[in-house]
Amino acid sequence: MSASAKQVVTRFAPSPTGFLHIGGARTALFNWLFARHHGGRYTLRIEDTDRARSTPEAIDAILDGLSWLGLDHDGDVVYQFAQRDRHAEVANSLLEQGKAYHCYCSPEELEAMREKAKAEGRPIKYDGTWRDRDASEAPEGVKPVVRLKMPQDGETTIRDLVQGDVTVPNSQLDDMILLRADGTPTYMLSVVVDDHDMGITHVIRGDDHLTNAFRQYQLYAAMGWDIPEFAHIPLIHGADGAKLSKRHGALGVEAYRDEMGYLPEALRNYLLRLGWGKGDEEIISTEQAVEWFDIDAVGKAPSRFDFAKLDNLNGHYIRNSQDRALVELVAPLLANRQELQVGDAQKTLLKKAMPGLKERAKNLLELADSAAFYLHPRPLELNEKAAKLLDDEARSRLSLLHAQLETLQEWEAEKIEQLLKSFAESQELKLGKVAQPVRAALSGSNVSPSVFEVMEILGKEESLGRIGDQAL
RNA sequence: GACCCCUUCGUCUAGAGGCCUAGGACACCGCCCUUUCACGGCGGCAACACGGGUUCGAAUCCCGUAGGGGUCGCCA
Repeated sequence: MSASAKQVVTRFAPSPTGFLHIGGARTALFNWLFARHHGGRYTLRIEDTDRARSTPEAIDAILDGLSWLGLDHDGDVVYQFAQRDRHAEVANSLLEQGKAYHCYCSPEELEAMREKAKAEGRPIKYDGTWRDRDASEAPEGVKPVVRLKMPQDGETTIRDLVQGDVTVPNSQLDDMILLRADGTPTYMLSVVVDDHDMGITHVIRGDDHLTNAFRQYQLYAAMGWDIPEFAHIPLIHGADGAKLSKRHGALGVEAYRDEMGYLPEALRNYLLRLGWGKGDEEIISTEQAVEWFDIDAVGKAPSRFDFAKLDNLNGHYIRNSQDRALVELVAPLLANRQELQVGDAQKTLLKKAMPGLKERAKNLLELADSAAFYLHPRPLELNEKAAKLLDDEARSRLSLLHAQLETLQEWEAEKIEQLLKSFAESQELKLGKVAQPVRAALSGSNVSPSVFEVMEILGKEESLGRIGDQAL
């Protein structure tokens, strides 16, 4: 069934046992883009069948992360556990048709079975002990699981949109468990039933599910259902090439937002280019991504996560953000991290300062830190480099300059620049000898936007105050 | 161990037999701009894993080898 034959329906199906990690975010992005590109539907399903590990907090974190990334889903969120009766019904019909059977093996027996197979170098799988046994042989008081009867000969081929045709001998397939001893459905059963019931046409998910696809294929076949298109996208690895772990950045997307100060558009752009490309395009807007994205351009090899490139992209998007929007993002950081009061007056000041500030930051945290000096109360604390800049010579020069600045009528960056330049000339000094101590006095640091600009934004009174504080 | 997958600069990638003396981006190194730091501009370093084929011609096709990865739960 081709994509054009009927409306595309994709889904992102995270299990709420933790936060939305970066790999999941990319899977969601790809599903979203693919659906939007083809004018289809993108749905969200929470796979909460593991009752012991699923938490409401995790559900909230996932929903929050997705909405921050701007990946809006169509229709209501489907909660898998709510469909459990339907799942059991499918398993029971398979049982009636003789396509599934009860298995009375205990977990201990299964463990021993695996150990033995491993020791003998055979594939580690259920050996079919109960496949053809009669229920009358069932041990007393043991609640059975329901397993699917896999074909034992032949092979199964998955036509994967990313991986190509992948074939595996059926002898490798396990008679997988459909219903647990307590009657609850397993993931293997639930995904297939839900994907079918939701009319999912394209299953786009992590490569780690590829081997599951063979077994799931047999479940579709047993039910006589259409097989969806599969697209198993390669995993994201850490900088060292190993599977992404907490050490690397398999953090929740909220950490990228709150603890590292990334913009959602930067993360989206970065994730898009990880494993997918279109010619030499690097900066790609969401509109362009929707227009250009297709699954056939997704690469087959896993890619490494590179913070340096993400930082670069983030800097780009910060520079291109509206000043007003940046002020709103930075204000809470200033309040929390620097314990500064940020009211309307401060926001007005920050907005004026933002053009000079945003050129220099590669994340929101840096942006907030670099903006803080504008709001600091006098007298400013000097950092080490600033203190070094303000030696006695510099300080006495500052008082000369202070006197001249006081007479300046038009307090504009351009006029201030003229004054400083002629002042430096009259003192037979390079501009830097004058500007750097001024910078130190104004910002308490050796790094800041243009001192002329800073003075204009700070205003005459505050600027002279700060310079006066350091003058000898 | 078994099965499956992958392999172009340090990293992300372009590349679908001649357009490749392999292109772009990030990172790195120079230079320019400049009051600092950035931004920006210019330039540089740097890769087809290896070995065999096929072909007039291979990064592109085939086969091996090596390395890496994924899966093998009454988790999802």
